[in-house]
Amino acid sequence: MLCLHPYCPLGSPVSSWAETLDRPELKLRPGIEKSALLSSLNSLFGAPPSKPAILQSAPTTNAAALRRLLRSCPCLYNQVDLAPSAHAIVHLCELSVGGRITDANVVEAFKVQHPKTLGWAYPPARDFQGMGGTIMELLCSEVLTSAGIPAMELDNKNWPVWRMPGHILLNEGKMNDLKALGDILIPCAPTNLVISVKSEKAKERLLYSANSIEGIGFGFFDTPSEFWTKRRMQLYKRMGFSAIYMPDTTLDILNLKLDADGNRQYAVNINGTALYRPLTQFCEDMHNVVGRSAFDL
DNA sequence: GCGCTCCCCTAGATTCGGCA
DNA sequence: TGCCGAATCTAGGGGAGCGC
Repeated sequence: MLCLHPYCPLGSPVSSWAETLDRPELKLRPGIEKSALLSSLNSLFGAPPSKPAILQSAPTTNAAALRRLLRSCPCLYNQVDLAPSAHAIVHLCELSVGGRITDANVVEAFKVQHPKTLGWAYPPARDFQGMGGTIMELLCSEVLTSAGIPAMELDNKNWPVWRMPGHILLNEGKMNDLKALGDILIPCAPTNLVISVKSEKAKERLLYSANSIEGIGFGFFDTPSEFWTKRRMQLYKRMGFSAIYMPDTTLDILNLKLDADGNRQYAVNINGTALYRPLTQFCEDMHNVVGRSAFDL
């Protein structure tokens, strides 16, 4: 995730706060306000994130400018006395795992921000106040981006600018109207794939999130019993799921139970391939189908 | 006890009108 | 034109309850 904090531990395309404030996405008017903000940033935030977090006051009282600054510099949530955004949580997870989030380390990244573990290298200054689901969606989006399938940009009317390979976040911009269908859209033929992202519990929400459109489940599921009944597998397929990705530990227990009960034959999707798969296989599978045939999933 | 469904609460996102 | 704040809408998490 791009961070314009000049002291971001993962590296930054800018070397000073002056360069950060010159970036067009900050939309700052030249003049007194910009000068004051630069002065404040240089005096209060002239160092990298730290552990424990530092609780400085916000560098500006202009809420809109502050919002854009924090969005562009998520490292600041380690240094400003404000509740972090979901984007910031994902970036701080990146800092904790020491690099970009991939399908190989996304479970580790998930655990970093989990309330029971909290393995921050650079903790947020305040607790996250929002919905955990947004963090899960952004973790999945980061995995795709790291695999060369980035999120599509929004145009000035908030519609996604289609490009391939790429993915669309269904909770941003005008596509938010379609959020009921899922969380992330992967362009595919003959029908697009819709990813439904969940945290640790699938419950009935995952089941009914597919809406009979070809769907993919992506989650940090920790309860294999939610997946191992014959009826549940039949329902997942009937609702349109082609694959459900989960942590290795959960999948191992699930597969042992399926074998013990003689139910392996039900854990196969409409294409004749595995319905349940490890998260570490996610990127390879998405590469195989993005912009191509969903029948190869 | 297990599997499943329903419901409430919370908080983010969006919209809209007023204002500088 | 851009910003701000209030109102409204919406989805997800968590837990309660039901049937077997």
